[in-house]
Amino acid sequence: MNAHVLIIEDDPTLLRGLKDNFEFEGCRVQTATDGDAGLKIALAMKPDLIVLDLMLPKVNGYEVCRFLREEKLDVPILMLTAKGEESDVVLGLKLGADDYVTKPFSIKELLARAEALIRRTRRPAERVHEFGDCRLDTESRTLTRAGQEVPLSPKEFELLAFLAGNAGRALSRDTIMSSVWGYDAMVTPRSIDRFVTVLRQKIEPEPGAPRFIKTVREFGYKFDVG
Amino acid sequence: MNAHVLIIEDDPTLLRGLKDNFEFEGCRVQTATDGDAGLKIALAMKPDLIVLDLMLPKVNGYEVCRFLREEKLDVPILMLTAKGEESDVVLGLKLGADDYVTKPFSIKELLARAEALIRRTRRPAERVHEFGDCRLDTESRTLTRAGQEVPLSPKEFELLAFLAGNAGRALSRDTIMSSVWGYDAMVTPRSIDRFVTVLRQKIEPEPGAPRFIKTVREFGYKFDVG
DNA sequence: CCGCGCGGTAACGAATCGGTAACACGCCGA
DNA sequence: TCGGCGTGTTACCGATTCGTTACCGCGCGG
Repeated sequence: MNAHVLIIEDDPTLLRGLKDNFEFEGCRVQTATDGDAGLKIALAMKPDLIVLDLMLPKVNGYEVCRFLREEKLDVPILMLTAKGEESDVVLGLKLGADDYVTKPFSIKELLARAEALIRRTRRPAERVHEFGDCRLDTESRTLTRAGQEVPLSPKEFELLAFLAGNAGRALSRDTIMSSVWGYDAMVTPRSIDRFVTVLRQKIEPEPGAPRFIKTVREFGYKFDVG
Repeated sequence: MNAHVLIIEDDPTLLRGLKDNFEFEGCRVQTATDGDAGLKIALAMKPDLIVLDLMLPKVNGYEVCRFLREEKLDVPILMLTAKGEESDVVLGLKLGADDYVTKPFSIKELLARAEALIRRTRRPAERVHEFGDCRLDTESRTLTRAGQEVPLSPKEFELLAFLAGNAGRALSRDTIMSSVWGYDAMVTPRSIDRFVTVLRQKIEPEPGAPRFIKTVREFGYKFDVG
């Protein structure tokens, strides 16, 4: 994942477990055991993601959340809530959290959600991708080719945006699957292929010999520029 | 994998199976059938990985886990949990386990996770490998030679990446086989030779007198830098 | 110097994977 | 309720890739 993560959690053993896991995923990890310290680090370091426990000494999770948003710190926040009480979650989301996981949680799920959050906000995500005579505008969610608008279904758009947004990198089917379909999607990976076929017909000069969406055999796809 | 693994498991048949598999992967394996003995071995031998069943006689897995962490023994722990209950998992993680597998598990998955844990404690894999006028980028999965892209088939890429990633070490055919083809591959080791031939023709200035992929007679191959 | 064993290599048949079209399903609005 | 759209599944085909085999040459030991 290769991101900078701040974990604010007062239970030292759980903190330790989380830290290990994020580091295992290739993240740089900083930790705080109370809300006050967490806030300071957050403001100073501007991490790519904050994992935030709700129940914290000194300043609780809600406060941290609200304060960060008031400071216009645009960092994705993943909340850890003890009980699955809707009210907690709703309040947290209102205060600016981006996602939440309820204890007891599966570490896999937590990491998956964390990764999704990071990826979503990582780069200022180019608003517009241009390639060949195409232009993909992620704001208006439209694709134009030679000035003509080409209609895209929601999934088609998501997939194309994801590919174009990660141009140059080979993306495994797994990665694509969890990023575009969601980490818990129960879908044949072959579905990706179908959408790729459709996209190629919409953007490639010669769909049979693709110039942009390249196949990486036994692996996935890669969006190539030039 | 070539690591030192301690397996703590009371079911003798499962233990036996695990031992065989890890040994097949090239690991040195020690075993214990209860928590008490396991702890002693762990502290005395400091293995590279501990595979730990939760349900154990005398001292259960949680205790082992906690005790090891209290002793500041920084060995990755892979838990085997009988029930897929998340609460168990979370508790385990709190106590310092690094990953878990729920029974019934696929031996392949377990080995993969084990390998990942072991690798983590070593060094992170380089993203690009440069040698001669070649450049292997593991992110875009491409090989370029003198600026020109050289197409690689999936296996060719995996093999080259593995060799380059373990530059300087002589790698046995067995090691290569299980790392690139998978531990359960039913393939003649001679297949490796064929791929080496192909790779040499793609990366060597003089394939007949290889400079990078050296043959280690009666053993395997070695990737040499400079 | 000779023979054996191991690795290099080419060729072939088989398996696999991705492209694609046809079909099925569910949702939604008319 | 019906029909269209979006989405996911399946099956088939062709291209690629893989694994095996066979043969050759080299190096090493006797």
